Amino acid sequence: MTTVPHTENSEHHSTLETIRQQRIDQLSHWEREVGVTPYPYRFEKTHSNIELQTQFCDLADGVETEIVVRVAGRVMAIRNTGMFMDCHDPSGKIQLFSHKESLDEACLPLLKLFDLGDIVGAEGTVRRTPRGELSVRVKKVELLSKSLLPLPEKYHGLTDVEIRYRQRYLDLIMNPDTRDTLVKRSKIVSSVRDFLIARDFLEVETPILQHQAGGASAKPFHTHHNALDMDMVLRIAPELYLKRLVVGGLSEKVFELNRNFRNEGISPRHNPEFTMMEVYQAYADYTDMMTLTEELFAHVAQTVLGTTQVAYGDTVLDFTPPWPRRTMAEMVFEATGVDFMAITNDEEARTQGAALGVHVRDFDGWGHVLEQVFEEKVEQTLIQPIHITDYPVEISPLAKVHRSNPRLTERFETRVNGWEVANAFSELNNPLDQRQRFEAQIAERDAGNDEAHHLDEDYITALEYGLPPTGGLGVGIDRLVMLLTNSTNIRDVIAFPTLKPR
RNA sequence: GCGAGUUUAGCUCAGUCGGUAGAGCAAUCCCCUUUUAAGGGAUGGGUCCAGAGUUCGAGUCUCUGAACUCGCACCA
Repeated sequence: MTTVPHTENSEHHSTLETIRQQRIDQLSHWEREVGVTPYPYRFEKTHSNIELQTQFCDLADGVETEIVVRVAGRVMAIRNTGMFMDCHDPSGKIQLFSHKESLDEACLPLLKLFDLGDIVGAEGTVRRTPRGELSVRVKKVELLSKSLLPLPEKYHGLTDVEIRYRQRYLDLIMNPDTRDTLVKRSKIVSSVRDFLIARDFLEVETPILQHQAGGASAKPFHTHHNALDMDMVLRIAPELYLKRLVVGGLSEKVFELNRNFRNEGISPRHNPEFTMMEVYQAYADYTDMMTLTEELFAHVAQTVLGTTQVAYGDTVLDFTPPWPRRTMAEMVFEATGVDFMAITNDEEARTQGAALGVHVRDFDGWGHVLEQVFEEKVEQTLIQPIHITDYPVEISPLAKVHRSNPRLTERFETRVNGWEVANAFSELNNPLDQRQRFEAQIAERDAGNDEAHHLDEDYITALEYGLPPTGGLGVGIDRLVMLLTNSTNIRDVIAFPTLKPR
């Protein structure tokens, strides 16, 4: 839609192409008649726009200073044939006031040549207009980069969501909210990292290209290494590699901010590549991970937003620790009246699940049914932060059996706004048990569950050398950013979300 | 993958019953030197998402396809 068409043989130029050609033709004018290049190399900038606005916030209306500054940015509005230009940089706006009596004569012809979208640099003195607009009284102005293509309309801006995603640079130029969200994302990631490093966690990197996808239940993307003539997959989780590092004693506390790839559906809450943060802490269990989760979220919200009471849609999410901790079975019992802990065989579980109107597959055992009932009957009601604990063994092949009930594991998922935002366990470190769990996964795969885990022999070998008791936690960073930026679509928190080609 | 919706100028959007394609902003030219969605005047700009069909005639009706949006399914 916004692709620039070729010019040859087109008698009827589109508006876009006409404008582009006019501006290309104009480039030689800049060099011939104005004597400047439209794409110079450097500009010495003394202030960002926010620095000027802050430094001169007390300057009274109508006051002229003698203070010389040099500013630069994109022209977003032109009034009175260039006498007034709004110059935007990432920090904000400053008005350039180029009066013919104070502008260098050599610069005067430039005013008629500037277009909306051009990047300009200006030198002049700071003043505030009688109507209160902080401005630079321009003495010299120069073109720093010529914009050949017209910007979207100034008042309504760019609202077409498809163009906003496909041409994010245009979205960023036109929509301050987009910039705010992505800047907040960066600050959130930084504060996650700062929080963990301050607690002596070591940041590490593990393979994205793997031979076998492990650490989660998901379909991977497949790729191929040419020189080795070897099929590979992109990771669906870094979990098994991070625990190998704990086995090796690289550190008792490790974390990775990791991009994962899952070959599944796209939705407002799912992007095929997404960012997670996983941490592992030796000698800790899942209760320690609950506390860590609460402290992490509270720290991030406080750092980025200045509060742990976060407005999201029509509600306020309260991240102030501590958060409720409830078992999955008791939440299901409260919602449905069915006590799954009293159900002792798979067939009865399937019968009860079906009776509740829940989708049940033939190979689903007690644990799968309990989880399914939870997801269909309970999950969407959990708005405020809550830890759902004690997941069934059969759906938690990497989590340690619960110390007080062999059907359950020491695992929790944190729910906020109905979404899973964290998943954590007391990590299974018994290699004999781990082998049996993998074998149960293989049986599930044979029974038709194509997202069951594979057996990873080297991972079991690592466990056989001894993994200390360890707590592990994964946090969905994209969803965390959504919650803290009041975003309803994951694409709004990812600069370049996955799209089909046009 | 399924269902519903959207797609018209660079952008934001109108387009009635099937009868010559519209506005604002942006662009070009002119006027205007204290504006801030600057203002006034004039001008240019269209593969109506693509393809097929019905019709004397299709932006409009039918079918097929595409991209996007929302929902469902899928989703440790």
